[in-house]
Amino acid sequence: MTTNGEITNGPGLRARDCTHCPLRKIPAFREFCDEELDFVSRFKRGELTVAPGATVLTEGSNSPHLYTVLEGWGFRYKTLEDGSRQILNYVMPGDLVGLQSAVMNEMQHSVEALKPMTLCVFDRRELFDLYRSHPGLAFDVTWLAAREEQMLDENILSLGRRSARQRAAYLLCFLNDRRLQCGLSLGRDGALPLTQQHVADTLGFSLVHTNKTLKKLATDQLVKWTEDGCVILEPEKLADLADWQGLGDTPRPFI
Amino acid sequence: MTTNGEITNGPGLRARDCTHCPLRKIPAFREFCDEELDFVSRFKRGELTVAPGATVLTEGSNSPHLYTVLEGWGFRYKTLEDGSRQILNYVMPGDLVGLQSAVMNEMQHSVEALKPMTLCVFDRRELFDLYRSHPGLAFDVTWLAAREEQMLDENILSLGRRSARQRAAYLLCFLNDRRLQCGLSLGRDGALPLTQQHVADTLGFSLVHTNKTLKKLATDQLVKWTEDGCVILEPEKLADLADWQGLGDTPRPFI
DNA sequence: CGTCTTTTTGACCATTTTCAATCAGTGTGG
DNA sequence: CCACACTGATTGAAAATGGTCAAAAAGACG
Repeated sequence: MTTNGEITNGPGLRARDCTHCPLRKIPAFREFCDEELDFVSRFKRGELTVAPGATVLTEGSNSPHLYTVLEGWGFRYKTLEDGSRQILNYVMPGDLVGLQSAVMNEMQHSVEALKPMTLCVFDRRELFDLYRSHPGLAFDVTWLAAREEQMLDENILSLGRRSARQRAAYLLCFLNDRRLQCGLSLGRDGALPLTQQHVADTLGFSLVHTNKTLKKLATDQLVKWTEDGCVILEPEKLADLADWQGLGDTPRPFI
Repeated sequence: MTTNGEITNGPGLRARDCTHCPLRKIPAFREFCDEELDFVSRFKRGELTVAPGATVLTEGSNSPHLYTVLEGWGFRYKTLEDGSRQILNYVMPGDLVGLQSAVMNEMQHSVEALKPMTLCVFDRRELFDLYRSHPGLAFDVTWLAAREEQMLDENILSLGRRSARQRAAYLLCFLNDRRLQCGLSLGRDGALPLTQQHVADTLGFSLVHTNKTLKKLATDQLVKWTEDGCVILEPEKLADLADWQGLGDTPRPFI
């Protein structure tokens, strides 16, 4: 459950070249100029692969690395003394992981993989070089931080003001929209590979109450629960139910 | 209630020179080098003063400005279709306001003043110049964004996993610590000038339940409610109750 | 076939909301 | 000075929402 992944950068397991980065093909992401691409390639130290359920980063640690998600997905969470876990947000391809520890001193949350993840590894000590030599990329890092802030704001609105049904609806179509945007491959039927425990830990509800809420959404044919996780049947109706506007469609940067 | 403030930059109402910025005297803030100070001085367009209850920025708007809080305090919030309001976080001296609209396209939340506020006004179109010419300051902007993210994470943990009593305790000592750190002047007895409605809108509770929760904290001599707002009597006991570690003490940047 | 994880259900209890007043303090106009 | 309106704090009672406990069902897997 808590085994860390492995950084591959040997001659045999050569990390992918940024020129052929699969994210560059996805329309939602903005293009690099050649020079930037070149810099990021040199900035990249290797790749980290993490198995489902394994920890990418731990609260309280002081990682020397900064990551970008290349494949797979995971979640950020915090735990309270009594052991209860709160999921803060999910991370998907193109998202930065570990910016807090890179900019400030230490991680205040943990990150765990939901599906097999591949992350590009950067050395956090070189982040300042990036700021010095590539203001455009530095701006992009800030852009990503501002976007994360926006998502957290929306999550707080949800936790504070939406009913159980609305909250679940919001979460599911939010995740669905995000995974569509970043071209994330999912389970067989396009299911979000979550357990109801994950949903409960995100929404701030007990597992039992979460189950009853999801069951109602399933009875109303808005979602379906399969072995692979949650299948979204009616994204528009869910968005409507939750009073949610959807993600913006401005092309987003990534590093 | 929704009247905007006024930007003062005439010869009579000359905006303060950054050299004499009162924030520079506060130990929690990091020092500028001369050249940075010089740049920020030129970057600054003027000052905005806002009366309590007035709106600084509105959700959905596309402000041409980016601000730093110089004096006073306010809060960021979002509203749902049904009119319910969720306070996302509070802004105090040294905090950036409007970064989202400066970096992305439009504000996804509103900002309102709690006490008379003064904000330094910057032109958001020049933010990229800052990134180009002053990587150190650019890094500081990212630092501030990461710090906001950290605060939001903690707030989400609170909303999702803390009991009413813990949540209230957390909020009050969080605000108390922040105002001490940034040297914010408060009401007569050092009261946080909040109404219970503000607390309710932050914690995600109804006003009635918030009142009952706060009343119990008052009965236990942990806080006191006065005409000026909330006086914190036992910050340590509150932090203990909420299982909260306090703010870090690394010197923080500001622009 | 047993073991494990995850979903599902029912019964009962605790928390929180809503509704409906009341109370206390402030400020205003007469 | 007092009546009046207004804002914010306080209270009680009923109703709704969500949590806890305990157990069963349903798949997944070796």
